[in-house]
Amino acid sequence: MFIKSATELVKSSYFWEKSGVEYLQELNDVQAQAVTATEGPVMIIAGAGSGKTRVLTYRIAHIIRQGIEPYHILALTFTNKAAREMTNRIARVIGEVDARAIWMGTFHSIFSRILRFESDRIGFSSNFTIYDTDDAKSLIKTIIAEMKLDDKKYQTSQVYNRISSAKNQLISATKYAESPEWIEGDKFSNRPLIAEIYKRYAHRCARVNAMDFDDLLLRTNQLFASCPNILEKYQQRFKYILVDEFQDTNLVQYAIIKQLSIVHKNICVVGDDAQSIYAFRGANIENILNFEHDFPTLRKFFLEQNYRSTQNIVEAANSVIAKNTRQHKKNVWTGNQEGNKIKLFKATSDNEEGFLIAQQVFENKMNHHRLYTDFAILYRTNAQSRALEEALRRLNIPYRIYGGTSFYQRKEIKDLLAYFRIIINPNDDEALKRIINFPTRGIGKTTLDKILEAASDNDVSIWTMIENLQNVSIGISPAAMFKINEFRKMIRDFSMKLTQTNAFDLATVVASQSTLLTDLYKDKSPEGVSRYENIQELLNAIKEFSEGHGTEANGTSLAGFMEEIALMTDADNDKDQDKDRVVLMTVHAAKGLEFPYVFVTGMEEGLFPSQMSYQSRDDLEEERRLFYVALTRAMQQLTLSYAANRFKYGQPVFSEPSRFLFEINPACVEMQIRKQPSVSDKEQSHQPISLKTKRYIIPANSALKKPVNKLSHSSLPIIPLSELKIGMDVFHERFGEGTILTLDGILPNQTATIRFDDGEKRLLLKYAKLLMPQK
DNA sequence: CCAAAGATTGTCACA
DNA sequence: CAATCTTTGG
Repeated sequence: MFIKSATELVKSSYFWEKSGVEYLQELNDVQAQAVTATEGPVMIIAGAGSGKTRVLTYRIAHIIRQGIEPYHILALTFTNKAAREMTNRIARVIGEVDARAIWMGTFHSIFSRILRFESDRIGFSSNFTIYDTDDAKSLIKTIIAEMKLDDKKYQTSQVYNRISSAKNQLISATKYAESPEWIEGDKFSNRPLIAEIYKRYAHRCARVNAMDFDDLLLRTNQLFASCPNILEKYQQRFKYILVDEFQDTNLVQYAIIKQLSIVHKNICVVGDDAQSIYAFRGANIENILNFEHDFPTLRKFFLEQNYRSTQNIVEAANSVIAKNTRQHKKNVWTGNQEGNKIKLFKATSDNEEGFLIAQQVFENKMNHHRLYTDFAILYRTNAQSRALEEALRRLNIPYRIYGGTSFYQRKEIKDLLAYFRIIINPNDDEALKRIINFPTRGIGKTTLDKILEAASDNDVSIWTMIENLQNVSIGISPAAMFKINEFRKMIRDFSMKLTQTNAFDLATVVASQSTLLTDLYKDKSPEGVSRYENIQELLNAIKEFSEGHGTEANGTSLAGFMEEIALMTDADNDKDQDKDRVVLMTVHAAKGLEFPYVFVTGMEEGLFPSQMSYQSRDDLEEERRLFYVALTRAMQQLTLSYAANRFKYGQPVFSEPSRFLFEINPACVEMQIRKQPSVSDKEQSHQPISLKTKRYIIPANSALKKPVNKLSHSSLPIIPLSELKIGMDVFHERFGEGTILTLDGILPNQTATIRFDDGEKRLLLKYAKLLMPQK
């Protein structure tokens, strides 16, 4: 988009024509002060909806206006999307070219760029792979298996989380092993060997030239700490540093920006402690204190006027957040009108909740002539989206879901990407394991295990081992050897094209020669067709990439594409943004956004606040901040809902309304009288929905890939777990009728032995879904 | 060696 | 329920 729209031109010349700083009149006093205080350390405490982005935008413009070159500015945002939006807004003020020259992006993307450039200083090469969470976990799993540890005790994701939080607190593998605190913690939780796993994990990542998300930050910090000249180079480059969403930064991120800014001290952090919702990821509120300590000449600005929401919404949010003990006192107020009261309704089931919301969206849109994009439906967990989607489809309301399994998580996409990864970095073990026998080429488990063991013994990557197979005798049959060589030739062949061919051409060759694409083409099942289409979509994206970035340095290469998508999330994929759709997303994903109409759903104990937050006060307070974020997304109308009965893991679960609902100032809330049992009620609980009689608009980007409706085909009532007794006759979808012989264990994990016609089975009750037998 | 059936297990949020 | 791991039969 190099051609500016007419309005943009007008705006930008409007800005420039002003000789002085008259544009500051568009800001309130505090905002203007925050914009013009460009020198020295600054902290902006920005309440929800207080015009934070506007301040940041003008501040950057102001700095440039004073003659600073844009490339001396580093602006760190929380998401790629935020970075892109800010770039666009700045472009409108100072022009496209200058805006693009600013170093603007997430911590991860900016520092991975720097790491690629300086990789040799820390023993990596510039083509290092970025391991996503799946890769990292898979590697950890391998290590746990190699160490012959009990995988019940050492659960992959727990180990991963432990290592990740260590990294976020600047604890390297070496430090970890030496730290009594961490070691004791592991002993206490009966996992004394995590230090060893961490060590091996770090070693393996280095061996295969890979970094996980946390490494991107940890290694950057190490780079700066250990190479003074490199640090100095970037200190000189980044004369002005801005950090958005400062409350969500962790210790490593803080350490990095501190090092970078300690010379010029022109650092501006913007945040709101009331919106800190990423402590689970290592975000550290203490950073605010650290900052005050490390930059004593700090100036603070408090943006407290909310321009976004009605009085009712602001007041409700304030009353909730006041229940937190740990918080900076702040007085968020608004000059906006009082607005409607907050609506609150109870639904009998998650399906009904969805139905009522869909209905309200429809009515409000019609009555108030709104666009669908004016509505957002928020929830605590991604799993909740299903019932909501279903309801929206029934009413033909187009929607778009953010988050959940993103496009790049799909199996077929990951398969093809694994080929690309191997071509770029042949030592990428995780990618190699994924594709060495996919599509199947006769290199089976036995053969692979031999290679893996040999690679491990020699401390080399799998690819290196393959390249040297003829020099060792590890008992691989000539037949297998032949197939390995075929594979090797194919990859080498691709690799040779890497530098000569553009991303799209190479990707096409890989997709077809690996037979990935042709195999999928042959599969005519609905899933197969959808997978084929997904691959096509990926190829299209690559095509767009290689055509669109023609001017930038590595812009047409496959490596460039992979770099771009490695750090992308589903929220960044906004190609359908211009379409008029209702938005569905988690509260986390909604941070920083605003909508005229907001629905916050699933306001139930155990869900929001999450069950897992019950143990600690801190966690509960984080949930409350999350709720605060949810409330403050709304501009005009806020609606809260909860369901008395919700399906969890395929079992209906009763729940109480969330405690948070009782924390809202009652004066702001209006109880909705629910209408009489709706159509959906009857339909959903008793008869299977007939797909034929309903018309569906399936939004292009939604998961049309999956069959829409998988309601149980049985109409028999489900027996509540508590009513199961020994000797009782039950009915099971697959096994038929049976009799309970024994019941063991305690309720959440209770099992039963049941005699069916074809033998006895042990079933975990919470999954079994036992029905009343037909009489 | 491999696909398909069977069994098990898990999910809070995310770059 | 859905995703993943394990077993099984060809």
